[in-house]
Amino acid sequence: MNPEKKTQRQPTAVRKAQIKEAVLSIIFSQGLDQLSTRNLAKAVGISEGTIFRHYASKRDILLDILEDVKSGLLKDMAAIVQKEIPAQERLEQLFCKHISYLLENKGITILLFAEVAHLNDAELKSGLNDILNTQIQYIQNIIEDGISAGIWTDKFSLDDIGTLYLGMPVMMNIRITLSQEEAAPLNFCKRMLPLFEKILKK
Amino acid sequence: MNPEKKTQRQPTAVRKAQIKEAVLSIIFSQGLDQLSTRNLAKAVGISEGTIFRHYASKRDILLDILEDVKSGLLKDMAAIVQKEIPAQERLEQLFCKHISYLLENKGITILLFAEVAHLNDAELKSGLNDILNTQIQYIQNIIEDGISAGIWTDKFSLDDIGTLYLGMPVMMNIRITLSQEEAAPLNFCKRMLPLFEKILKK
DNA sequence: ATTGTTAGCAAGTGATTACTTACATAATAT
DNA sequence: ATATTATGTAAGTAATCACTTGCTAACAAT
Repeated sequence: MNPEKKTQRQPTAVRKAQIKEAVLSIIFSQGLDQLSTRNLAKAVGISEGTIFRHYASKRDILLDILEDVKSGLLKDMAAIVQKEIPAQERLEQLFCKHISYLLENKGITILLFAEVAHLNDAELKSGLNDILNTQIQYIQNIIEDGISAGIWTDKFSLDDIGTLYLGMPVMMNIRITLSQEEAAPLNFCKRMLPLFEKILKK
Repeated sequence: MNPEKKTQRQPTAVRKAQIKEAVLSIIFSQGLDQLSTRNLAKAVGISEGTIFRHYASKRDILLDILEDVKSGLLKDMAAIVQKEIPAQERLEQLFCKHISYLLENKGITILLFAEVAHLNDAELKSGLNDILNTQIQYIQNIIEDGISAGIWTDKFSLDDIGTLYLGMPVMMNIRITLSQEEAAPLNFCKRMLPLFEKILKK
């Protein structure tokens, strides 16, 4: 009658993926303080104890998600930076990839900022620092190329430009989290890019 | 020998101010998850029960801090918007006031973002939404004046410019929280302003 | 077939949380 | 002086947290 009543036994790789997905889903739709191991287990459809078969601690789950960002988003961004196309096109691809990744993984930014806020965990903190610095480094690489190619100005600090850049995806997340509208900023990347490019123009 | 050993009885207005100050201090220097009523009481130097003499709940303390932002920062910003000086000067004053307020109240931004992250409280959430929208409104007012005066371009959406603007203070806070360096961004306002103004130029 | 390993659950664990209760004393009003 | 109110504390409370324990059954290797 109900073939899905009993939990199916699954290999740890599958369960880990389910757990990480449930973490992001709970954070985005219910908020961080609903992310208890109890709720997490219920969302995956397993018992609380089973979570600890696959992860040694709740913290380990978050660290694993950070690794996914590094091997997912950051790898994609690195590939764009190294493309043999004009700096302007790379900038657009980089920014739009960045934005679409955040929209597809809506809990990620909140999770990262929660760690900024709680900040008592040195390893999580430095993991986040790595991610932000790597992203800034990628934009700076592209901008340096644009300056060398003579299309962009060199009168601003690359660090400040990086700060301004990162503010855009961060603000997008804050606003969709506050409004909880999923659909709105689909064209966010195309809308914001002209503003950012104007700063770079000679 | 030790005249400060026993806690002095204080009027509720004084205690409320001490409690709010301790909240921001704990958040900035120890992180959000150290903000328990136990730690809070210890920081103020009173017993845990006394906190609940002055505030009905922990949540009420946070709501009171939100009110302080409204009657402090937002009032100051409103006064700047209404000044009879060129839009360019008002923009600089508004932005630098915004930045210095955040540097003087270092726990504020983390507290606000924690609420974005936890977001299960409708009243806190809408209080934060009010603050962000008011700030965006103020910049938009100044920019509209600059456009009317013919010094700035009207080719970008005011909403998008507002998003870009707010990203700057937000990123500043993220970076000082991650690096925990207090001194660094004293000139943040003066450094970032030229980048932002370039977008507005005709 | 036997054995070892992996994935599962129910029912705990102690620690911590925000908050309450009962009672005491200081300040104020009458 | 006396009564009232405001501020204080110590010692609770029930609920929740991340995590553990003891046991079972599914699966894989030999």
